[in-house]
Amino acid sequence: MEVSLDTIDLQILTLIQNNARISNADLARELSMAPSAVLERVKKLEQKKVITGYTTQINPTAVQQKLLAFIFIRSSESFGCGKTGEELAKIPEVQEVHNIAGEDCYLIKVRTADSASLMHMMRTSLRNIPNITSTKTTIVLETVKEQQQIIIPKN
Amino acid sequence: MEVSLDTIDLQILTLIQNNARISNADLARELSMAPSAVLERVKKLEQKKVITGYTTQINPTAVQQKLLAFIFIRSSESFGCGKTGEELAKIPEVQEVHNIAGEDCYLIKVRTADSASLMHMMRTSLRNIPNITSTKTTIVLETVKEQQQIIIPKN
DNA sequence: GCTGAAACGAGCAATGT
DNA sequence: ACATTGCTCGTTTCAGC
Repeated sequence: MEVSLDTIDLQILTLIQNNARISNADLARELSMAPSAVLERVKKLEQKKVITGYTTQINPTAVQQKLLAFIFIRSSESFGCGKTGEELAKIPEVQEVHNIAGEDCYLIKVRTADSASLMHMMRTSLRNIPNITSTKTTIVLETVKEQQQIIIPKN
Repeated sequence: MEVSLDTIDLQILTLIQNNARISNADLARELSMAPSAVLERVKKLEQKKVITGYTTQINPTAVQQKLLAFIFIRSSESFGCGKTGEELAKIPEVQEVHNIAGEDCYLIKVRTADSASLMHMMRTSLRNIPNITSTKTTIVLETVKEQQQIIIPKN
């Protein structure tokens, strides 16, 4: 779907991206517009799927999710068939599934409580997915930065 | 900092994680509590840094950020010195910086408009960081899943 | 730490330009 | 596509338990 965003839309996205709980009234004040006009734009951005959701960032260690890992996965599935990727996406511990260029087929990002639960996930969820020929796991020792904010152009 | 979360806190986190814009009144209804009590808990979760922010998920292609890449970076810095990681974290296109186990030192996640702007970032921002000895770039062809939601325990 | 009340402000839809 | 209006409902503070 084609979307065209003007300067005001981009300003809204910039503000709302860094604080999803900003009130519509505050948004309107920042933009010097009537609240109703801003609300209309936000609703349209949601409809156009420019805004895909509002998420609360939670400290993983506070909820016992202390291990982060990236796993490269090779699959013997025919090129273009995304069946393996879809199966990987169903696993709750898997936050991201990317189809990548190069020898490996998929790169996934996984968050679990500890290394034991990572092993458990690999032995159960991954084992049941056909066509997976090999995996290469990279354990994260420390995360220096982790934000999902995107660079939004000025206009 | 040590934190202890009870069942109600975990319920709040589960609800608010998937919809950061949920009203305090709706939260209270779901939990069968008074709005003021829920507000008090949310404020404390923010203070305790269990909640670290509220983010709006934006479709990257709508704002011309069509390229996603992961880059493995080797550094000659002495072990435990995080200077390189801090420098990488300053680059706006870099969404994530992880210190990883194994031969490579860092894994970063980068989002740019296209391959040309990725090359430009590498030639400018990366070049200026001392101690980087090599980089290995993995281009994402297609993203099947990308969520930051964490698994929150039941109690 | 939760409830209930009360003041204040925001949400949201209708209407007009 | 934006501004104004007005009713409704949510937010937030405070007293009391």
